[in-house]
Amino acid sequence: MGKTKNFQTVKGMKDILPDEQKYWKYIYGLVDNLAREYGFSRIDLPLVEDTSLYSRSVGTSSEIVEKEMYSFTDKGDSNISMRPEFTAGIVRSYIEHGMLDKPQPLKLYTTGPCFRYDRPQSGRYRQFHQINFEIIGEADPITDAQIIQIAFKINQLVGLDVVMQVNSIGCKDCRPDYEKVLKDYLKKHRSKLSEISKKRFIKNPLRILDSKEKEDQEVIDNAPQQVDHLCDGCKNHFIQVLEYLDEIEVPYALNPRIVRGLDYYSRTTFEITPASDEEQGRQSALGGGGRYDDLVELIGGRPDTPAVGFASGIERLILQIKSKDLKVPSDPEVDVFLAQLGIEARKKALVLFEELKDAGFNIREGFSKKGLKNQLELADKLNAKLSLILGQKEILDGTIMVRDMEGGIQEVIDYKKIIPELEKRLKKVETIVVNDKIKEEK
RNA sequence: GUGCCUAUGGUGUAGCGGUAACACACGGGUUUGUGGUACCUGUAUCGAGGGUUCAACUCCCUCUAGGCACCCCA
Repeated sequence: MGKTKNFQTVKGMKDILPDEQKYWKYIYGLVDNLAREYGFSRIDLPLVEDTSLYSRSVGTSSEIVEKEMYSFTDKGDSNISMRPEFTAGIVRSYIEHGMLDKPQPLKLYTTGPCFRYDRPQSGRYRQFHQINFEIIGEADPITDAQIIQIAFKINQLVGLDVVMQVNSIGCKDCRPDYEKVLKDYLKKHRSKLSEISKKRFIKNPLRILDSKEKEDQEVIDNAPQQVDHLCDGCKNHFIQVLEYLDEIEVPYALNPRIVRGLDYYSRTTFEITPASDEEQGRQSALGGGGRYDDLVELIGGRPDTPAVGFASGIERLILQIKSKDLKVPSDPEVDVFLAQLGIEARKKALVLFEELKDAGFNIREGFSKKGLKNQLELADKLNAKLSLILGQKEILDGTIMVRDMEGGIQEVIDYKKIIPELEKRLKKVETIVVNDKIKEEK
């Protein structure tokens, strides 16, 4: 006997097993609902794009493009990459299909897998799933507020206590001024910075604000803040965003350290973090986003096409749901289990199954099983409320046996009256279940 | 990319230098008509390779895989 290779998921990839599906179904359902309520249309994009789309938008200095992309050359010598995020693709699609001739702003959303070649750990996979909302073609701060609101709502609806960390990083007019002020400040305190931050100083000093190195904290805390160096336009914009957020009661905290790792952001930036203190500090961002007024032009669209958006990580959302022991709706309970005995009964059961399914019962069967014992065992495992038993005897008599799985009481009824009988019995059971509170699942 | 930890049947664990135990799950049967609450039974070359030893699952090394934290981000 030769030894065969044991296959397993590729590093950083995860199977979403049947037991996990309820979380995904729940979240997708909730997102679709929100999208409909707030007027977002779904868009689905290819998993791959031109590599240059990402290097131009996300930015070559960002970690994502620098070392985390799944890039390869295809057989036609095109350089393509698995999408590491959605925004660039959505904007590409917006431009490619001339969506600017649609009523603006255009509200789009999508969900699906993204890929980043990173070292996996808790809540971080190489293939992970994002929820993504974008509003393109509107600069008004009320759209920022609405995007932040929806990002918040997703978390609120699943029962998570989150705070939106918001900031403004200015625009291409006022950011250079701030960067200069910041650089001057950092230069003075350079000796106190961590090694990593010293490197960041050369590449992208803004990111030092995002540093979690212990040595850096003091310097960061006393650093000049972007919000104090915004131009009038950016300042007004930011103030209005905050006012709108107050109005719709979205809990937020001003956080000058939210600078984001993608290059295309301008003005508003935000991250979603759990409200409790212990979870605040570390890599617990449930999502993030912001305004990107220059991106459309940057990748070849019409100049001055403003936009805002956010992305949320589904795996992290589910991780939170589980750690907080929050309930998600589970699959509908099994109403009826259909057991059969003998060749004739089998054939008849096949037909009966169709009828009952069409009548709307949630029904399971034991067609492939032989003994009644095995079938009732299955019925028990499936948690069926009732079992129907159809055997040789019942067929001859034109009857069928109904067994209440909870009490174990069974009764022979007229075969023709199955549907009304089942309805009657299930209704009784249902009221008990309702009073007995909704069944929870882990 | 850096650091630490782990590796025994499907799952969760036990074990000792002398060739593996338990629970659950799953499959089959005891009864060709009765489950949750009987009984029997099946399923592991102890991650891979090498070394120490009379002897290794148990000690050492290498590799591989997984996990966690950092970095970064979702």
